[in-house]
Amino acid sequence: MQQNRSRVRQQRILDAALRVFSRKGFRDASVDEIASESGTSKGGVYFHFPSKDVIYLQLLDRTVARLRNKIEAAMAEHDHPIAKADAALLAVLRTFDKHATLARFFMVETLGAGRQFQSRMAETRAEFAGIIRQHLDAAVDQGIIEPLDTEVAAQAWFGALYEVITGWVLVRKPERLEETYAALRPLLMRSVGAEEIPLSALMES
Amino acid sequence: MQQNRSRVRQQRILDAALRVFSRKGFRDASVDEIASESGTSKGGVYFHFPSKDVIYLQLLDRTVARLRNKIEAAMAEHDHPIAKADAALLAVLRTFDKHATLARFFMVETLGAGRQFQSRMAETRAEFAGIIRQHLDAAVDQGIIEPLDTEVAAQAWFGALYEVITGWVLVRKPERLEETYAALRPLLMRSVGAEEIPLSALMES
Amino acid sequence: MQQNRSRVRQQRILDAALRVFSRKGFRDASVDEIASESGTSKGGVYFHFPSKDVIYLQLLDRTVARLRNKIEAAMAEHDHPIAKADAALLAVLRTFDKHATLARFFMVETLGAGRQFQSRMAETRAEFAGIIRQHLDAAVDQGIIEPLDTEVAAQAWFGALYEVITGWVLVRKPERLEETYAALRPLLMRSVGAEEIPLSALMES
Amino acid sequence: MQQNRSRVRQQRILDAALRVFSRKGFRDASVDEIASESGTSKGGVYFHFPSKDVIYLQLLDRTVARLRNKIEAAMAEHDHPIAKADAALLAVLRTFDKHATLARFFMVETLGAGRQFQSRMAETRAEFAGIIRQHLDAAVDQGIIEPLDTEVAAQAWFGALYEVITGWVLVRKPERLEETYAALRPLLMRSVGAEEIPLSALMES
DNA sequence: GATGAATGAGACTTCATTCAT
DNA sequence: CATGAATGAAGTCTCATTCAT
Repeated sequence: MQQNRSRVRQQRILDAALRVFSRKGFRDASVDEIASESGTSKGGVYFHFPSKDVIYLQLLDRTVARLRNKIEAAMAEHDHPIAKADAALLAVLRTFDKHATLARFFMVETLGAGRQFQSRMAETRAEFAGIIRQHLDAAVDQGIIEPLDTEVAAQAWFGALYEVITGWVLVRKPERLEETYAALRPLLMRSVGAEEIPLSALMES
Repeated sequence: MQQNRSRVRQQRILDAALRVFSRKGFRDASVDEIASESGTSKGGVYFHFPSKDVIYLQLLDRTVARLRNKIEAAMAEHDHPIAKADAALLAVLRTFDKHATLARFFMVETLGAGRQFQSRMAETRAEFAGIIRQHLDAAVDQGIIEPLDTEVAAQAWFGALYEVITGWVLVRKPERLEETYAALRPLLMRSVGAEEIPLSALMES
Repeated sequence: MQQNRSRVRQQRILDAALRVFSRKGFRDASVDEIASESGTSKGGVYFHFPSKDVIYLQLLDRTVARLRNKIEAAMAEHDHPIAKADAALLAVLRTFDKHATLARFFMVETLGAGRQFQSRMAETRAEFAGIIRQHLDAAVDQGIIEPLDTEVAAQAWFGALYEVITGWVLVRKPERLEETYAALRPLLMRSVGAEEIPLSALMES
Repeated sequence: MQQNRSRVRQQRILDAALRVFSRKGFRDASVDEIASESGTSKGGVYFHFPSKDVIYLQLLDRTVARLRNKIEAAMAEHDHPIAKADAALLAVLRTFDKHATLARFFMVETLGAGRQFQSRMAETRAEFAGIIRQHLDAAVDQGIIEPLDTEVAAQAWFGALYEVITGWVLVRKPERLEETYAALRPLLMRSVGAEEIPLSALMES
């Protein structure tokens, strides 16, 4: 029970930290602000977390995990690689659509947050690119697309998506991020030579 | 003479600032460090620039201008839109290859540098995406590629390139950025349905 | 308890600040000095006060309040306007006699402390002059003195007193400020045409 | 000739300094601002004056000398002590009326300008009070007023005048400082027991 | 003589972190 | 467990003064 209460507190702090980091960026966010936004005191924050850096890191982990879960859950509902890709793309767009705070935190603030997070961020990028690559490889193995440098392709896909989302965060156009799907999908598909697959074929999977 | 001396000093400070910002990021870079790295005193820096922000902004401007010049010079040597795209891509890769410092500054540090630079950064992204888009539009007009949402396509191209470069900055793999060209080129071309143009045809332009 | 501790600290800081400001003047007093003189750290000072300006302002307020209290307490013991004036004059002289630091702070340093305090200082002067005027008006109403421009008279009284005190602060002559009373009293009284009231008459009130 | 040109430059700098000090106070006025306001460069200022303090001091001297001259010239036109006092009072009011900048500099900024000017300021006050006292003594000698503590009286006169002028500088009421004369004069006169002298008698002197 | 670049000490302020209560 | 007071290092910026040109 005690442990439970403690975990709730931690969650509250992390939630508050996400908002504050998203609003101000890592350096300009103060622990004081996180404390008051989470309804605790500065001492309280330091009771649950050893440092501001660790809060940021845990937030990053949590964000990545959630995102990965969303993506994997979405992909699990399909068998065909292309359908999986489609589902993942939509899942990502919808998640950020719903959680603009998360988008800003993850897309805009993290890269420049400080040297101490950069290797972690590189890992994260590699992880997501790795997921993409893995499925591109599968598609190649299954003969669905022609062989290609899946490493660079995965990076490019990730980058294209990243940029579209970042642009949306910064400029807030179009109103809903999901609206970019219609243009993004064929672009990505064609880029790996998978444009000819009809949607109908995917629906059956 | 005075003016010249002053301009030389300013350049020296900007050069030093680029290195320091690239090493530490905006927030973690101290004016003291910029001063000593440029062989001046803190007061000297503030004699030439009114604030740290302004140094950063001028550096951003200078970087963007240089990059745009490189790109435009490279494109000017070709007529065919695809050849132009090719040349621009190579120019970008080679520039960052030679100036890893510039790459880190521009790719990694700027986005999260602080709220005060975000609108400028959004403009910058829009500017580069705009250049790409303009040429994609031309290609569509000339019947070289099928009509498509060039806005999103341009964003995606920019993002793909951005990500590949960022990955290289963070992980330093492959050793030379230019090596990614071989995989990146067909990917981008195919994404807009321009894969069938043979290189030989372009060489003649 | 916490609140109490905090208040004690604030008092200590204000007391130290009074001494430092009195010694050095606003601009030449450093927060560092205030901190060490109050047995705290610089951060401690800034925990309790948001800025050096605010410390100064609070000190000004506190000083004005104390002075006004002394004056009003002294006047409350008498009914006759002239006796009130007498009592107030003595109260002021004695207060500054006991607290030369206060005198220096209030008389010498504040006027030129900076543009940001000037309107407040003007209010303060107006406030004290207002008290004097109010009682001069009462004296006129009661037929004790002939009608006159009480606004200018009040200002002149305040100025005369101010100058005598300032001179004492700067030159420390005579040794005790109260010694000026004997000369000041008839001067002020005569200036408003009240010289003929014998002290014996006042003592009875 | 050369010397002349130099003196003109010095005057220009002093004039500019007066304006700047009057606007900003001693500490907030920068040598740069004085330089640009006087149409010179910082180096130029330092060629003519060894330090900012010295500029201030010379300005103080110049101001005091001018004021004293005005006063003495005004008094020289009369023989009767009371008439002299009258003339001096008017001269002071009119001078500051015409030169509000001078008034602000002399009345408001100097006292708190810094420890380094305080002894000089004390001398200055003593000097003016001394002039007043000297004439009060003469008036006593000539049997025009009853004996009294002329030292305190002179201080009080000076203070009363100082305060009225300061109030005018800070609040700018009444519009013209000279308007305070009508109320100030009888007040001062009565304070030393000289109220019964009719103006007509003075006019003849 | 004059200019403006350069210096460097020092100011205020912020804030992550620690700790007594 | 929680609070809020306290610390102290670090940061940006100012400016009187000096000095090379």
